[in-house]
Amino acid sequence: MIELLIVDDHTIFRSGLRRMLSDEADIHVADEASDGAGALAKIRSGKFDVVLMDINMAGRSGLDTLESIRAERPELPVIMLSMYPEEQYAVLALRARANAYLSKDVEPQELLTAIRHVVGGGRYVSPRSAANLLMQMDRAREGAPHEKLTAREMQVMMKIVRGMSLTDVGVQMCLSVKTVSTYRVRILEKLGLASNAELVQYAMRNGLLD
Amino acid sequence: MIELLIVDDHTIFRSGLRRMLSDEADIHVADEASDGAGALAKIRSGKFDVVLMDINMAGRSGLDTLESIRAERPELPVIMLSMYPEEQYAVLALRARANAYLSKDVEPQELLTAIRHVVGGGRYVSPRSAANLLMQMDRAREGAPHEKLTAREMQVMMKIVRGMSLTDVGVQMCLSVKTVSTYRVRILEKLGLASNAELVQYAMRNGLLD
DNA sequence: ACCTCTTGTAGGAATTTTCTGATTGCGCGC
DNA sequence: GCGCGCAATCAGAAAATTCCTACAAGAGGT
Repeated sequence: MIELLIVDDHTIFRSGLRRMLSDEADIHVADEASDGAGALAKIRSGKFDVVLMDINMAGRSGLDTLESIRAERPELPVIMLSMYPEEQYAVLALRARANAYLSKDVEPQELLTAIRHVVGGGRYVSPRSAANLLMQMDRAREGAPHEKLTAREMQVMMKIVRGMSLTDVGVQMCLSVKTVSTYRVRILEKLGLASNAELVQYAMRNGLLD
Repeated sequence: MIELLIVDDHTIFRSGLRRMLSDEADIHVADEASDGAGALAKIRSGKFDVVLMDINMAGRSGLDTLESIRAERPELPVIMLSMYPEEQYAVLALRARANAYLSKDVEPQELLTAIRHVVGGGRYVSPRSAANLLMQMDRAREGAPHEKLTAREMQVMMKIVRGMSLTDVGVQMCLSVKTVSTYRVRILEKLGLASNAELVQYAMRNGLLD
C-alpha cells in the first residue's frame, strides 16, 4: 500500500485528488496539508511513501518546501504539480530533485503511472512534456536570459513583477528585506535591466506574466 | 434537486467538485464536460438547472462558450470559475451574463451559497470582491481609464513606466519629488492599481508602451 | 589541495519613496 | 459672485529601498 501525502492550498483540488485516488487499491491518501509548513510537520512523522505537492502555493512556495524536504528526507519521492504549463518551473522542480513534474490537467491515468513510478525513488516525466522540457533545458543553456536565474531569484522576480513590495516578499519568504533586495539586484544584472519597470516589461514580453 | 453540469478541462478539478457537492442533499452533479463544445452538446439536452464552468479552458475559452450558451438558453444559470483572482475576468464574465463569478480557491461553503443563489436566475457576487468589481464596471463604461488622467499625470506616468525614478522625473520636469510622488498616487488611484509593477502592466496592455 | 565563482544570506548607512497634510488658483454651477 | 472641487504644487516625518559590503558553503576548474 502506497501511503500518500497531498499538499495543496486549494480545498477543491485536494478533494479531487483524494477522490480520484480512492479508486486505486494500492494507493492510500494518508493525509493532506494546505501549506508547506504543515507538510513538513507531517512528513516528519515519517509515515508517507510519496508526496504530491502543488508548486504554486501561497506563502511558502512548493519549491521552497521541496528543498526543505530534501534536506531532511533525501529519498522521499516527491511529485510536483503545477496549474500552469509554465515549463520554467518544471526545469526548476526537477533540478531541485523532484521525482516528477506534472501539469494539473494530466489525465488521472498518467498521475497514477507517475505515482507508482516514483515510489522507491524513480523519476517520471510525462512523455508529452518531455520533448518540451528538453527544449527548455536546451534553451536554458543559451536562450532567454531569465532561465539563468536560480530558483530563488525566479521566485522573487515573479513576486516583484506581480506588484508585491520587497518588504512583503521578504515576509512571505521569511527572508530579510536586504536579502530580497540583493536578489533583485542580481536579477536585474543577469537580465541586463535597470529598474523594476523594465523587469515587468521583460516579464510580460517573455510570457512570464498574464 | 438541483441538476448540475460541470465544465472544466482539468479532470482532477472536476472530481474535486463532484466530491465536494456529493455531500449536499439538494444538489446532483448530473454530468461533466471537458470542453466548451461538449458542454454545448450536453446543454442542448436541456436537463440541467445550473452550469459550473471554468473560465480558462484550453481551446475554446469559457467566455466564448458562455456566449454560445446565452445565445441558445438565455435563462440557464451559469457560474464561472477562475483560477486567478483577476477581477478583469470577473467583469468580462458578468458582462457576458454569467450569473456568478468565483475564484477556484473559494471555500466550499461559498460555492454552495452561489449555486443555490443562482438557481432560478439570480446573481451572486462574492462580498469580498463586490466593491472592487463595481469600480471596474464603472470604469468599463467610460472607456480607457487613462483617458481621465491630466496631461501632467500622463507625462509622469510615461516616465515612470519607462523605468525612470521619481527623483529623476522630478529633476527632468523641474518639480519636487514630492509632487511627482503625489501624481503617482493619483495615477494609481484613477486607474485602480496598487503598485508601479501593475502600472507597467497596465501601460503595456493598453498599448502605451512597447 | 587551492583558488575562484556562484548562491544564499544579511547589516548599516545613504537614498528614495510614501504618507499625511497644506496652499493656491481656476473654472463651474447656482 | 461665492463656494466647491479639482489640478498643481510642495513640506516634514516615516517607511521602504538601495548601496556597499561581507561571509559561508558548495561547485568547479587547474
